[in-house]
Amino acid sequence: MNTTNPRVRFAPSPTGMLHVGNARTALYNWLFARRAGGVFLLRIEDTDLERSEERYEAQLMEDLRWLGLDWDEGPADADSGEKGEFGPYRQSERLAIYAEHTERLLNEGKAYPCFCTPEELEAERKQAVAGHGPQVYSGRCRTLDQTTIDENLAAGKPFAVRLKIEDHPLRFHDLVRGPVEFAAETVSDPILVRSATGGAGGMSEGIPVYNYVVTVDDALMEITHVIRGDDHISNTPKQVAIYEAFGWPVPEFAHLSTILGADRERLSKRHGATSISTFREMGYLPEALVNYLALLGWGAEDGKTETFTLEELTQAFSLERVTPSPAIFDFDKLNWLNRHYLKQAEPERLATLSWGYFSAQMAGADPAAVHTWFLQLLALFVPAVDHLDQLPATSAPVFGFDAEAARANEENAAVLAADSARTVLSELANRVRAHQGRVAPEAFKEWMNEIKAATGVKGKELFHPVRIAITGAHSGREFDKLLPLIEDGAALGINIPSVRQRIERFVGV
RNA sequence: GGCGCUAUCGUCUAGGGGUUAGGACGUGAGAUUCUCAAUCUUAAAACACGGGUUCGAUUCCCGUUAGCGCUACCA
Repeated sequence: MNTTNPRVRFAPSPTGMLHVGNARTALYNWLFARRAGGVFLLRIEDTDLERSEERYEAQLMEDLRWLGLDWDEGPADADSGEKGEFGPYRQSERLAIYAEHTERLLNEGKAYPCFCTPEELEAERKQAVAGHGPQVYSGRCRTLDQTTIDENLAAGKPFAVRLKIEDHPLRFHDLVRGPVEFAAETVSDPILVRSATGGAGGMSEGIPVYNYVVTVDDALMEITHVIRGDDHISNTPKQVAIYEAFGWPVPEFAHLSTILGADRERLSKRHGATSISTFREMGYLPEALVNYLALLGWGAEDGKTETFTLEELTQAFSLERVTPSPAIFDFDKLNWLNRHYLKQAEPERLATLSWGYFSAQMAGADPAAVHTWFLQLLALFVPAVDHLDQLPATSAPVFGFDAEAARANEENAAVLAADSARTVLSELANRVRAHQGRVAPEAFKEWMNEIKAATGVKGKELFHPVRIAITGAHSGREFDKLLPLIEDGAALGINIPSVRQRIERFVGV
């Protein structure tokens, strides 16, 4: 095995959205390759013709690119031609290769045709369960004599191709878990190629199965380290047997633990966002997601560092430090990381990423004309969100003011019921009445000082009622930044009520 | 049922035969800002259980339990 120049692959099947679990597998593969100066390749596992869809394949590549995970070899798509010397990189385009290899195995007596029907196999399985024995294929067709085989073939009986499992333990080495061993009698002779029944089996007729093609491809593509989910551990002995049948070297394996939801069950849509594209739509930054995924099952050598750029990760990553135990996906920690990267993001980048969320509020506005103001808005509100799609809700008090709702709100009502609140608001109303035109932030600040002096009310008692009269809520962003934002926005022709209009509506000047 | 994988604070993890079992998220408290948030300080919080091995196990071994995976002519 070539350890100086490792080759690893990410081999998703295009049957759905790229899930965080798979994304983490892709990341670890990529990190391992980049760290070691090796090759990272992308292979599309579309042998499940029924479920594979082209749009998923395109989405997958887009998601990978968004995360910053580029591949050295892989299939052609809209953005680039096929890369690499080991193609094709789509399994559906490699059928002839598999057929050739199946022929070889059959000729060498390492595989055999199996004429058992699904019904027969099902009956065997039921019997095994009833007898508390392992559910393995009996090997009935393994010992068929040539005459019977020829007769069956001549009669046009459909058959699957099975591999003969040798009678010795199947071992492999796992970089995350150490040596793993399976007794031969616990591994059935696996199906390599599905039978062709003449239509009854649907589109998959005669198509080789996953365990077989994955092994052929990994060997032919000279993969040195197979890094994948731990749901493949039980498949690995079958694959090891296939390597052995062909006389190919067995690669190193690294099986990554499952990502679970808060209820300790496999993470699924039920737990909230799980697909990469959803996180993107919600306004998570790719660097936050990458950082979080890296931490989910791996830790820095110092045991302390939490934030890593992709660059830093490639320096620090090693498979030896990957933990074997399953990890629960923690949205709180992801949010913390996202806030961390949001703070560091360039304002212009944030503007580009956020603009789309405000299509309702900014309807009809000229993006160029409101750009500076929009940056101002983001500077004030981005620090208050976990992810960008929360921006419209968090900044809603800027864009509109509902005096009725403000008064009706229970918490507000409690604040407004205080004598001090009434005094403060009437003082405020007096000043608005006496003042002409726009309420300048400087003037407002002066008013607040005057009211404080005149009434003796200060702190919460002073600011909460005023805040309600202007924003409809007793808490929010700092007044000295919020007021100019509202006033500038009102002057810009976006549909934003001015400070004066708000106070007038609320106090009824 | 069979086989396999896993087991340190609520969560992600560091550590490792003798440690005050470390960090981070989250949570509580305090400071601060008009408030909330943010920030800073601080507190509470863990070696699943039972047997070995050993002078000594959270650490090594075995078992139990629990969780998860595979047990397909899915990937």
